[in-house]
Amino acid sequence: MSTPLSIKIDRSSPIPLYHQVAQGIEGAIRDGSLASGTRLENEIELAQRLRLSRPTIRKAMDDLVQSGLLVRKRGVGTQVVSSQIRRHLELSSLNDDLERAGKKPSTSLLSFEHIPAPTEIQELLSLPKDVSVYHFTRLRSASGSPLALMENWVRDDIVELDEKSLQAHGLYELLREAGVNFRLAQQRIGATTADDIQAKALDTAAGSALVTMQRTAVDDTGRNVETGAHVYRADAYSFEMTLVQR
Amino acid sequence: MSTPLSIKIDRSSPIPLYHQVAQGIEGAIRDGSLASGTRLENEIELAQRLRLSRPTIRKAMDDLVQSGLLVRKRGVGTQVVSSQIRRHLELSSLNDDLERAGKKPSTSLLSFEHIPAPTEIQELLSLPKDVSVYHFTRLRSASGSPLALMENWVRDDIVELDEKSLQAHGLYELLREAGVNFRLAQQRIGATTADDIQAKALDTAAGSALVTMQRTAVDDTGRNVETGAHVYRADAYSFEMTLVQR
DNA sequence: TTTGTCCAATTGTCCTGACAAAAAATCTGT
DNA sequence: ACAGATTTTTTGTCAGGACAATTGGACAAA
Repeated sequence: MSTPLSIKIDRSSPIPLYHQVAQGIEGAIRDGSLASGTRLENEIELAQRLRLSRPTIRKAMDDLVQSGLLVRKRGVGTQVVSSQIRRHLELSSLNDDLERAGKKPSTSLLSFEHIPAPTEIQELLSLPKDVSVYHFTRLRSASGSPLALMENWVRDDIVELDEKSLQAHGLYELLREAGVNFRLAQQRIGATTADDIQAKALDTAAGSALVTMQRTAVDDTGRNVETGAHVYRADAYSFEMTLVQR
Repeated sequence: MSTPLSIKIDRSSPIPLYHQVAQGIEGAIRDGSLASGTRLENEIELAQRLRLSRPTIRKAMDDLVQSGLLVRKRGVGTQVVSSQIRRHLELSSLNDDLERAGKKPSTSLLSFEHIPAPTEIQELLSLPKDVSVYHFTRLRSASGSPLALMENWVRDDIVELDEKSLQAHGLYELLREAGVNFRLAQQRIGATTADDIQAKALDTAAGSALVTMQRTAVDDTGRNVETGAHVYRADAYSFEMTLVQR
């Protein structure tokens, strides 16, 4: 049942060929021209048709298998699994998420200080002794209603932060602009009930459910750049993800 | 700074060479002989020393980069990021998790029925009209104290379930034994507060915080095998994961 | 009808080789 | 001593080929 699948390859483009292929296939899946369950052309045929080598095709498919869009089976072929995969829970900020979702995020800075790292934070960030941290709390709202209360610590030897920029921009945005390339993050999601202070800030009742999230983010040089503890109104936010068996 | 790194390769083993390499490196990282931040031998040298080709080495390293153990940088080399990565939030059951953690999970079956699928479930599982489902709720305890309340729906055309086997075994265990190969799952994590029934079952106070999780699992043939809604005592459970930037 | 065997299709693994691109280290001219 | 250019090191991308392993179907035998 091999579907034709027309993909344009631009050999003069700086973006790698395998990635062009992956994008092409992903696009076809997302816009519905490759329905869930469809079997793809086999690798060799596709390679010949696009005038690419089989390893290149395989690399493209590998990536899509990783992200859960395709399933391969030896002796059988490659199938589209689902067209409704939410992209793997990414290393993104709440700000990014909201903007993508078309909401209008706004932030108010509740506190800001530049202090020597408390021992707990020093350990979490594996800080050298002479490095201090920025410590601040922010309230993030979407379309006017409060959504999250965020407390963060950021080491001060990477970027200079001040009240003004934090009001206007997302933290991850600022860090990326400063040349930080995030590589991975350790994250823990749980639940709690709102205490009086949290309830007031989030405009909800004391005792209402909150989603908690702690995260420590690492950049490409291995430094722990940032750690934070966030709470979200449970009625307004939840974490979605797609798990892929490897 | 290339560390020697001794890895044994067994060419007669059925396990792929690249995987042997990956296991070797991962082992060295986890047992501390490759400390965080260490730079590895470069690919070509390692390939020559192990008498393997560079693509094989690269494939091994790719996998480790994916799981967040290594970071590569063109012109620089490959570094160990962290030795304390929790393996990527896996497609595992609570039962598996607890057994790995050395707890003694026990399950009590609170209800069990074999019914035509409600339309909502029928949609979630993309069921054909003639397929019914098993619907059951279980209470999972660890080391004696109640931990999670789990409600599940399983299509009935894959495996035959009954009360006895669900008492004795984990759901995923049963499904895997029936030949189901899970490939991916869509998951949503949030929070809520305990109502009277939940509180009683979980031996906690009404209004206390609970972590909620909904999951739909897909097997390698693209079938949605199972969907469920679980709640966990927030003081006893949270979700940990490592996010990797790709 | 059932069981077993073989064959074709397809992905999985592994190899060799080549050049490109980025980063770091080194050299050179001032 | 410094700035800029050059070289070296290292990973990234791509090609082509070979054989192995698994699956599913067709066919033959019981």
